[in-house]
Amino acid sequence: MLDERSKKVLYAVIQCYINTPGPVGSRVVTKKYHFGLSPATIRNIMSDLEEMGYLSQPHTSAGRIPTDSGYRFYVDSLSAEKQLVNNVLTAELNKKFELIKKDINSFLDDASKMLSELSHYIGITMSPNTGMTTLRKIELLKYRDNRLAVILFTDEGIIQNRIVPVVPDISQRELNRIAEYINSRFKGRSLDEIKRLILKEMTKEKVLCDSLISEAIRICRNAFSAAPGNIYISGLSEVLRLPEFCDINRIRELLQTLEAKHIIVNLLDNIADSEGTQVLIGAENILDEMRQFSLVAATYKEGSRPMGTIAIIGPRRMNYLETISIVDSTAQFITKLLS
Amino acid sequence: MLDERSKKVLYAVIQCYINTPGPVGSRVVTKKYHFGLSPATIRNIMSDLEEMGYLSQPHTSAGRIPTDSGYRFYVDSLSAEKQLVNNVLTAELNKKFELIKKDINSFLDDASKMLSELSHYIGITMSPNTGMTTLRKIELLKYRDNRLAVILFTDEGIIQNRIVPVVPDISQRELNRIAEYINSRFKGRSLDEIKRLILKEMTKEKVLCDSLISEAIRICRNAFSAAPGNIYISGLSEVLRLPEFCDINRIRELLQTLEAKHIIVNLLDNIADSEGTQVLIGAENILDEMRQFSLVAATYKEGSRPMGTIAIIGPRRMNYLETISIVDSTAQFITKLLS
DNA sequence: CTTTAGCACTCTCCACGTCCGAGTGCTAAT
DNA sequence: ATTAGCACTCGGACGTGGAGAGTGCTAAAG
Repeated sequence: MLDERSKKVLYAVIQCYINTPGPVGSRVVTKKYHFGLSPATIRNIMSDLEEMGYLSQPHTSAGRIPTDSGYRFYVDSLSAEKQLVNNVLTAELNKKFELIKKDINSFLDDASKMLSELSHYIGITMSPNTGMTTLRKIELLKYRDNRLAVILFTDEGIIQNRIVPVVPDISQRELNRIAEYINSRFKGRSLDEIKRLILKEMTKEKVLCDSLISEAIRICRNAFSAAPGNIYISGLSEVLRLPEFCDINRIRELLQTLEAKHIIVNLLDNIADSEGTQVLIGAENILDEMRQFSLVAATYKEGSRPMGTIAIIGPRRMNYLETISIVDSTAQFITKLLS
Repeated sequence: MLDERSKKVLYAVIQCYINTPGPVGSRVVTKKYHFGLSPATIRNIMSDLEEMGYLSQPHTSAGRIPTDSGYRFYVDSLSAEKQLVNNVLTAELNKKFELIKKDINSFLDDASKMLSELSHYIGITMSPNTGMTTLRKIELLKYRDNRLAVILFTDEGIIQNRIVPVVPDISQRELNRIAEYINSRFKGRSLDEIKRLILKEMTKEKVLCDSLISEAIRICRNAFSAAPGNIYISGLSEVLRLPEFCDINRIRELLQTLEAKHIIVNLLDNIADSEGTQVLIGAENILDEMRQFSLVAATYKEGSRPMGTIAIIGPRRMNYLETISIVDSTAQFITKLLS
């Protein structure tokens, strides 16, 4: 459908445009890439590419800029070269992350900074939604008179604590029994699952009226409400260097979106379902405010279960090859760390 | 030094400028505030005020804008009116924060959002540097074979967990003994203090060579390294509406500063020492990048010990009365919550 | 039939000049 | 001491015009 020569011209235009924004004309293409063709021929080809929807003209008698479909075509043809860059990056990542004894949250904070440093775009990392993590062990510790600290140990190495109100006269021994009960029944299940099971249990056993069990259920109900995953965003200042961010209103829109973190969390959660590294180019984004940007996202896993998502947001005129590689190998790197 | 009439003119100019940016001329002053004086007289007074350093002219034959000293004079004369606004705000705060069973971190996140919503500037909150918090109780729980979870309960209601590597063959019973030892010796002291004491202990008791104690010390050394306080920043998009943020480079500088959170942490930590609500106007800021902005900060306390800091960053042309009130009453509000 | 050279045309960007309005400072009158 | 009047200054808006980059078309060449 697209002959080899046209492809080469398309890629050339895209690469030119990525390097220096602003419409790219037929002359620069002939100068930078030696196809052995004259500007006139290139013009004809570019005209064809425009008809096919891969290029567009901001105004008559200006050069061409890639459309979203143009980028898409380019990105889809990239997978082959990707692996190559990946290997180089992975080596670099290993160097950067020598000291990782930290907990996962501050680790992800650093990771988002690293994403933005490497790419010069916006780096985003999300910690696993705790509802997905599996319980290894629960501990109940009396804290103040009417307060209980619930410590959840998960298989993923995440430790969480919640403070739960509790009847004042319960003893530590009773708490231990409750913890034991929970451990034996729910170990190895995800927190979300446990919460569901607990709710079922409630209706069943309330006839029993065992005050200890009912207190246990009450505690669990409070404790297993999943904490929303944290999200870390870095590189905002980085991205303001780019010429596409000369419009204040566009910046504000983006910032507004990024500040409403739950929106981003949702966005990335949806992506998390699909395999591999996802690329959303411009208008492919569901969010209106993101239409001017592209998003590259991947999930990191623990074993085979997806845990969290990392992503990079940049201009549509993004260095896709590099960015995809960075996201890809960082996700793989985190996955390896978690196992 | 400054007669009543001049003061009134100064305040009028400042208030005009706060409402609508752009140099304010003698005519608008006479129109909006009825001093019973003609523009010419106002001009003379404004000329005097300029000579005294309270006003300045961006260029000849333009109106006047306040200087940092002008704002300072204005702010210093404000304390009387402050209390009045405070009371109104406190009522509003109480309404907004009904459901605060959350842990302190997500609470501070919300608080920073609230600061920015109320002020339309940038809201910042810092969680207490954990080194300052006092130990109520420590629990050591074996987690994986060679991993130990240290749970620190503090008087301030903050629970922290650290994962510490440990010799594999230590039993839970031994851990309990170590915990008991730490509890008895260090309860009621701040984590920083404990860390210092531990270091001393090390040199003393290493002769003893009691393997249990030395293991305990090793654990503590790892566990009591204070986690840096978290910092929450909201309202970036809010502030971009303001006309002073039309310059991309200025935005970038600010974002860069805000992203380097440790810089802000340092800045606010310094302020935390002083009593009451602090106002830094423009060049009074130590940080170059903050010279274009003003900062209003206050500390919240637990009892009499300062715990953390909250702040608002806005343009120099800031509604100081309102902003100071917001910061002031929010700090008081948090203080009350913690007790 | 494909490629190329030549040419007229289009559109943006920038620099320059002009004009208008807002505001000042000064002086003289009240 | 205050005010009215007036000349002066400066920034911002507007329009114009030329330079530059790039296109599309046509006709010639391979």
